[in-house]
Amino acid sequence: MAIIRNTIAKKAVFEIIQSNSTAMSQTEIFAKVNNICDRVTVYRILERLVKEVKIHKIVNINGVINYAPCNSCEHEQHVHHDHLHFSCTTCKKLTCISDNHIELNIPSNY
Amino acid sequence: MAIIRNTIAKKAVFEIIQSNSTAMSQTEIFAKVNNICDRVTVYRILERLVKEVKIHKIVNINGVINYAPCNSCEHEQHVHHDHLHFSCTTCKKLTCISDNHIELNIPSNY
DNA sequence: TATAATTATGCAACATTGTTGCGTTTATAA
DNA sequence: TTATAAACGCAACAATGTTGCATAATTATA
Repeated sequence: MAIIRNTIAKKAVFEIIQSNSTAMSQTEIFAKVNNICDRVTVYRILERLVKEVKIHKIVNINGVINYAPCNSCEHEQHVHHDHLHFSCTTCKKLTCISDNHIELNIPSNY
Repeated sequence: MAIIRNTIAKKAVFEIIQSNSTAMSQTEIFAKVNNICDRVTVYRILERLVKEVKIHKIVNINGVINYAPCNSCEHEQHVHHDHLHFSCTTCKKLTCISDNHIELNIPSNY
């Protein structure tokens, strides 16, 4: 039964992610916190926010891990967790795409 | 007008990628070359093979860059370059999926 | 065949990104 | 206000990828 604390740094990180239109990497986020906290702390905060389902983790086209706010979670029903993201091939920015249901032929044995 | 050389190391790397059923990371490939060449050389070979369109680069669910053979290129028509890959959520392995055409609502301004 | 040109390699050093351990600080419940 | 667990900073490390430069290998050409 872990007690969740809402520290200054955590609030700042969450604010940054939420106020940005596209998903951000740890590096970008850290650049914006303006030395409120350590580099390691940002990693740990991101980890916690993901676990608390307040943000989610997306990998963009380069393999860089990005974080985006998890809007649907405010409704207390954790749907929409697997939706699509649009990744610009030049600027690499990630944008959420309205849900589409896609049918695929998944390889057997899975 | 660069002259393309087919060195022993390059052949070995290509062989490894082609003979594997799933896409492989640089680390996995390097582990298989058995010290035929340096770690850096593998990076450079992969870079060249991608440029020569003999293999392609895919990012898997963790953000790890993987390389897979580019089968369609043998037919001299570079289609099928954007097809889907199936990424196992547990073992992270990547497998090619038969082409599916998907329609998406791409964000405006792109 | 000998030599020049250029491609490919090895090695060392560096950069970036992410992780871990541990002692200290801070937030929260009582 | 105090005890306790959560969060933090710092240092050190690990993994992955990049760059510079001298050397080796291959190909062109004289």
